[in-house]
Amino acid sequence: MREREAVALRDRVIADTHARPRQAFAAYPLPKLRALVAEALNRESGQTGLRPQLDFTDRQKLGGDLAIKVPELLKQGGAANYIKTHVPWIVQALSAEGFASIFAHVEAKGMYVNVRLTDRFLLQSLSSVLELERAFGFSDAEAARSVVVDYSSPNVAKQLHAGHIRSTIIGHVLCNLHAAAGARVFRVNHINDFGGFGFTLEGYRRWNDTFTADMSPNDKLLKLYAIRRSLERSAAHEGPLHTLAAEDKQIIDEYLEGAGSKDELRVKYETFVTASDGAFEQLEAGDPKQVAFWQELVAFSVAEFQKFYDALGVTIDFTLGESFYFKAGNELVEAALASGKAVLFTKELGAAAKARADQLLAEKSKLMTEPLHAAALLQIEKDIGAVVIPLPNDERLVVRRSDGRSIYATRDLGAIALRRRLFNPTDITYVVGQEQQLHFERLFKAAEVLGLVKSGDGHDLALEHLFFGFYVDAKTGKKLSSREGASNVYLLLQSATEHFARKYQDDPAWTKADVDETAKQLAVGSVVFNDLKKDMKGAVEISSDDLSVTMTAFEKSGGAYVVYAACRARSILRKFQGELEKPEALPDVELTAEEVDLILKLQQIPEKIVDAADQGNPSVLVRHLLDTATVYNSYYTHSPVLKDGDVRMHRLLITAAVCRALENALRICHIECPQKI
RNA sequence: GUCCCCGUAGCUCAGUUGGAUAGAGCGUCUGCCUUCUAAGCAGAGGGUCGCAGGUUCGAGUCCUGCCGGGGACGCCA
Repeated sequence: MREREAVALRDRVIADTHARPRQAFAAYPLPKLRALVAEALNRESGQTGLRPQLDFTDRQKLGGDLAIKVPELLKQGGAANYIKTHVPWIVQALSAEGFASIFAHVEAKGMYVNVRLTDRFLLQSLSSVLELERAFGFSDAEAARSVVVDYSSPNVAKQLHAGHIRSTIIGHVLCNLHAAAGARVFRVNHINDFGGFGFTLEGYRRWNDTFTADMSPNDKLLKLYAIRRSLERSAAHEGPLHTLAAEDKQIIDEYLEGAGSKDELRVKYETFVTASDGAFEQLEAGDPKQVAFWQELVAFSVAEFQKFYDALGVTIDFTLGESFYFKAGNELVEAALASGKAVLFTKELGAAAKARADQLLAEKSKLMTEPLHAAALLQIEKDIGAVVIPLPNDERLVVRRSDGRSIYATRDLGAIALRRRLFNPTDITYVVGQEQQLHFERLFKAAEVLGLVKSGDGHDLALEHLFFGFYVDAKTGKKLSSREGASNVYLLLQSATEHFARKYQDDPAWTKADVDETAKQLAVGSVVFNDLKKDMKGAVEISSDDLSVTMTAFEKSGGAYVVYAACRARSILRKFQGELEKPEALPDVELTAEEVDLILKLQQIPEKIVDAADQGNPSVLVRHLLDTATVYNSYYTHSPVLKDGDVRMHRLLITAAVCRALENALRICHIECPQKI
């Protein structure tokens, strides 16, 4: 993608944002209630800074729906004092006339003021769900934010590995959450189409002719990568040639003809590396032949990634490779060199850094122990000759190799600068595995040093690395290797689809098209759900040899459970076929504890969406949906909805609200509800 | 060695940012399909919140130190 296209797409994304349905967050029933309570307590106490806390409680267990306390007052004089001097007037204030239509009962219990909501308030709140329809859950809470989310980010000419898959799912849903919360969202796929590419260019030139005709372009790229890694291993191998692994030996015979000894191998390998570096230099310099060739190779890989995105149904608006940013990165380095913020790390600077390390060691500083000192010296030695940005704490970030070429840090800095210019964001969030924490920590510090972002409280752009745990092998608990990762998830999607299809294919009530559609929705849904339901920092287990183990894990994960609840609600409404009445037209009846619980669960959804977006943690919403489904599944078995009686329409309205709320929220989580399951 | 993540029921995880008697799902056991889809419902059992100190009226939650599991520590990305 070129800059001009990116600008046009950006403008389209902004226009789409403005066209989105959006409900004022403060107009939802619960935020409105919180504001009312806060206002009343501040007025009563003559203060302004009180932010009363409203916690949901179990009516059957504690007698109320909400427990209210005021942390600010509680901290002032401790619990005993709070109960004696504050609780009584809080009870008074909340029992006032103005709250009569909202609170049916106000009662002090220890440090809490427990309130029970009126049935009228609860029933009326259903209209926020029913009238907003597809817009329920959406709000303007983050309207002032403009968020760039960097996710998926695969490497061209390599397999999509497990980390990219989690990044893709989590990043995509995080974008949905921010969008639902009212932010401008720019979905960016930062593909690595530059680093290590010299090998690919040179390898393709050398060995393309030796590949068989049935290999797809992408197969060839993967093969080149395999050859390169194998040669790398062989060249670094300590013993003589015949002690190499058979597959590495075979690669040498096939691709480095005449390398009969270890020394010959090293020479030939070095020649290959030098030629590769040369090819990369030409590419960086903009050599038209190399650039055209490179573009062709990148296109092969990107087409392959697209297959995976299609299978998952995920969209990423801006596919911008490192190549898009590298000029900006180089310009940044030049400017930094001119201003002195970046320096050529000379022998003299190295000696000075060593002296500081020695001094810290002599002072027995906690920051510099014996092994740390040794590592620091080694690193100083390595960095001599490169261009670095000095960071606080005697750290350095290398931004240009000693041979003058850029590295990923250069391009990542360029990316920040360019994204600022292009998107003017308030946040850039990187959804990348935890193994890159150190890199991002240093990158963000360097961005501050360069003045790309303002540091401290007045910061104008929040850079955040949102990391997640790995897919790990269910048996060993170890990180899945790159090769296993992608093929596993492909297989998993495929076998999950077959698994779900098997449940319906023999049923005459199902057409083939219905079976396929439903099976795919359930398969994608369960993979996604399994990834999202836990806090993302933990590892997700996957079984590498027995997919049925992983499949059952998905069955148990609860995705189907939530979808089932929504389907049942929809099915009941289908059967009803009549007109729903308005909540205000319903006669007064006493709501059951389950109904109260359920209605309050629905009303929390808009807040949970905002919380999940703000915390960068989709599981906040997913778990709430699981809770909601639990209550509804229990509800319709105990309270037959379509049974004739006074409460039939009440139950129908609750069912309609559940259906709508779950569908909307699940869609934000990238889970579609089939018509029936 | 240094830094980061994790440690809560047999297993997988919550625990609303320091507050009520620590909660779910799965698994186990026991019931429920002439009544809107049993991918469901009801019930039982299951706990030294890794260990040891500390702060606090109050700690699973905050601080310090240990123990165990995983990860990072490249002029790769």
